[in-house]
Amino acid sequence: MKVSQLLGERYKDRVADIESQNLMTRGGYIKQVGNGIYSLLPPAKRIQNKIERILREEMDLIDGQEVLFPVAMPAALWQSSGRWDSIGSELLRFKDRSGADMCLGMTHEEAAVHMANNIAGTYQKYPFMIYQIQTKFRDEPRARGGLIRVREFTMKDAYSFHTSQADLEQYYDRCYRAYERIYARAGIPEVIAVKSDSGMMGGKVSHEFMLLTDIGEDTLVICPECGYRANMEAAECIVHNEADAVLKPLQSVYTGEAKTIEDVCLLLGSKAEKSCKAVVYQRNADDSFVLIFTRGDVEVNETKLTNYLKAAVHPAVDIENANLCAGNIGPVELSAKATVLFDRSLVGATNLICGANKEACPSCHRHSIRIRRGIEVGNIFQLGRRYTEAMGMTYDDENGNRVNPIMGCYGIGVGRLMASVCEEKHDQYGPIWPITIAPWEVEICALRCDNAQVKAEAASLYDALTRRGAEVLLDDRAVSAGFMFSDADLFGCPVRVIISPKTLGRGVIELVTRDKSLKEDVALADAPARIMALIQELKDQIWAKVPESI
RNA sequence: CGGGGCGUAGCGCAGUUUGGUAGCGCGUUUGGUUCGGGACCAAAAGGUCGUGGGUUCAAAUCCCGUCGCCCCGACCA
Repeated sequence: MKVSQLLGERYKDRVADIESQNLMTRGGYIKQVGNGIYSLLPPAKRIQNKIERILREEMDLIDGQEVLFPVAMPAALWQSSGRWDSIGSELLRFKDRSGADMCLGMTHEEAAVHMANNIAGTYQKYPFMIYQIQTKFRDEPRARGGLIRVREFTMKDAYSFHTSQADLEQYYDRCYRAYERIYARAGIPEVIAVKSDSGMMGGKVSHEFMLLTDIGEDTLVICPECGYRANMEAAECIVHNEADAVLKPLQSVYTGEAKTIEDVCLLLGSKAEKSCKAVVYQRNADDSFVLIFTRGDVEVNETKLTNYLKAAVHPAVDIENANLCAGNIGPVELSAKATVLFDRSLVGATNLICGANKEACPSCHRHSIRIRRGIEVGNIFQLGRRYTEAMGMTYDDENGNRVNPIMGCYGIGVGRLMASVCEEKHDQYGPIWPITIAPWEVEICALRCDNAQVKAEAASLYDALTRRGAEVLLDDRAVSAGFMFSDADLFGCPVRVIISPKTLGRGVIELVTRDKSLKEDVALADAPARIMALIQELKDQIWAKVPESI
């Protein structure tokens, strides 16, 4: 692909606070059509295709069979499970021309059971798993963050059917491992699994796969001592803990390294950084502190805040013995282990920061709990018989009895995964795509393309690499070096080749990686082989972190 | 669904308080000079000011309705 022909333009100016949204908009990956509704431009569609390919390979590896369910479904199907009535307005409903109730699929348990019903009537067919990659629509009350939370999105959803709980659990573990492989192959092996709340899906056991990041929408409870990890929504034990009094009303939590107030403001929300004022309660004994801060335009009622803190009784903070160092303050160094709890319901945009971690782990009871934010990039559920019972799906077991099969379901949002990788892998100039999902593996920057020799050598290298199977983007525009490099940073291709009159004068091309870990000159004649070797090297680095399949 | 904000050129914005027939930056087109981190000069194109109605000699500007988008909550696989 030549940049001169590529559809889409790049923008210099910042457009959003969330970095993946900012970079993917600026880089010409996504364009908003409506609230929570986006079109994907060629670079994003290429990334999505690659993610989908990984998903298909991994689902096939655990014996999945790809199918396709409908987007629009009759109400009767959803009534058969009872969810037509139990789900709220996030299920988009409408009437067809005959006046019949219809809805757009937001998840496909009903469709999966409908498909499997009557074609798996004997125990000999079990277990099996069917999956699809398809558009979902969920009429979210509030979309935000580019592709992080949208109303229409592409999702891989899988449904497994079993004849025993033990069989389901065994398959659940295989799928759990497949998910670990998927995130590792997509370049974010950092994703962790946490216990989750099953919500409207029903069922008992479920896990969410989380990418830890400060912009995440979920609050996680993590114990580094014993490995306990759970979504705050599902951390039932902690509810009975002393800390509950504080944790419950606090909506958002941030734990981080040493930060100034300005840093924290930036993390909390964008516009606070310039006009922030704060009230600090400091305990001299152990350096812990409570810090309330607000946007500059919010009036702070110190009496009210003090009373609130006394009422909230955070076990880590002894307000009675704390000093009030009030006023408008400048940058304040927070301690390296500060947990930041902030509460928007208090006084307008007021936030509460506490300077210690003293909550007890619900599992090992040590006072080691960490609170982190995460983006949910996938989830898996053990559903049980909730749907097969409601919809009357049965099979004949070994004894000739009619029994309802047991189900599991497994989802990954493709666009959210793409945005999450961008969120995790970027610098100030643009995304740094892992080579396994990069829109192109190599970008050739042909500086001074008006120079005939540059043009010819670039075209020749492009052909040589393409013939060897590489995915190559060639920037053949007659633009300045800075302009071209800035665009290249936004494309985020892991390997970059620079050809210019300068390099050709030395008989070389310049080879660099997007993450700046490598920069070398390569003789023209050796270039194709060296570049292909580098591509393989980068792929091997990704694969080194992929666990074995089970 | 509550609270706040915003719709003016492809993008980002000013102009609205005090009505007078639309402007700036970036981008785009053309010509010239530049050339390794978003170059410079010159010329040019591009907008029924979200939309419907009202007031007025005159509306981007004032009034009423309506649609859309953003942020903060509520909610949420």
